[in-house]
Amino acid sequence: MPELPEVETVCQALRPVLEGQSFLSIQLNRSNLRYPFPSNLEKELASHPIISVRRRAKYLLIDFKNNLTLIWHLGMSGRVIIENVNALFLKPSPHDHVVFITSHHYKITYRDPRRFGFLLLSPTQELEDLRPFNTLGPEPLDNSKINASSFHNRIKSRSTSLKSTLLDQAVIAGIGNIYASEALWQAWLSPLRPANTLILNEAGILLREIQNVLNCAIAAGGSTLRDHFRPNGDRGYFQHQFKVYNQENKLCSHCNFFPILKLIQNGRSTYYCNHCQK
DNA sequence: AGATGAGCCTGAAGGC
DNA sequence: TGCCTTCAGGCTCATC
Repeated sequence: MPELPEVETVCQALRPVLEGQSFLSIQLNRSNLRYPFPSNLEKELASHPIISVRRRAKYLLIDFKNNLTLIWHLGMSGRVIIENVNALFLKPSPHDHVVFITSHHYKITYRDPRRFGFLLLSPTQELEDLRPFNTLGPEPLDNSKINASSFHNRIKSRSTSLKSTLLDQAVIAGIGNIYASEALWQAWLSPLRPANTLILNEAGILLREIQNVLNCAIAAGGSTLRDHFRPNGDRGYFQHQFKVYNQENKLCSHCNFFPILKLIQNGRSTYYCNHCQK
């Protein structure tokens, strides 16, 4: 499910709930998700104050005062639910794999039907040396980490398609299948075009449109196709603003003449307008 | 270097 | 209604 905007939405909801607090208990309802859960998770983290909740690419990072960081990836179908223990509103599910209870009586549930997500633990200082963090590209929304020129430099040696390039987390971090198609449409660039054919100006336009589409999606609480819900139970609503994703055969809303096409690149669906995107 | 396919899983949707 | 197939927001590994 979650690309950068959805993870950011979850991060922004968790931050005020968790920062300055601690976990009273961490209940694991199975032994693993994609990977086995860290051993002694509760022992390592319970009662230790949480310093910060942040996001890197599609990863949630929770830093504890004892110099450990909980790495939390939501996989394809992961969902975080925040409830006050005195006002529970969602029915429990067989896919509620982890339940955190905080020191001020909040219940944080991690629900993930497909179980592609995972929790890992790392010393905070060593995080940057750990895969995949040691190979991740820059954050697209951090202007101190990326600009038109540096983005152009990162893609100008790539002979593969623009769509594949945007999905490569080592080139730029956090973009997934939805927002790659949407950003390329907004920039009038074909997903099939080799990345190394972009001139500086075009790379700048693409970066600007990546930032626009991600910022709009964050403001809308992300996109809810089926699995993504905000931690308070609301849906995101950016899916109503999709210009190409899931819009196969509808008329392109720019030229209003040619239909949106769908093709498979690297095993993933790509949507685009063959007339407007060059 | 890049493309492709498989694998990790469940569940929704569509075809018959 | 029910069975079957296909597909889905991510990531990693093996192979060509």
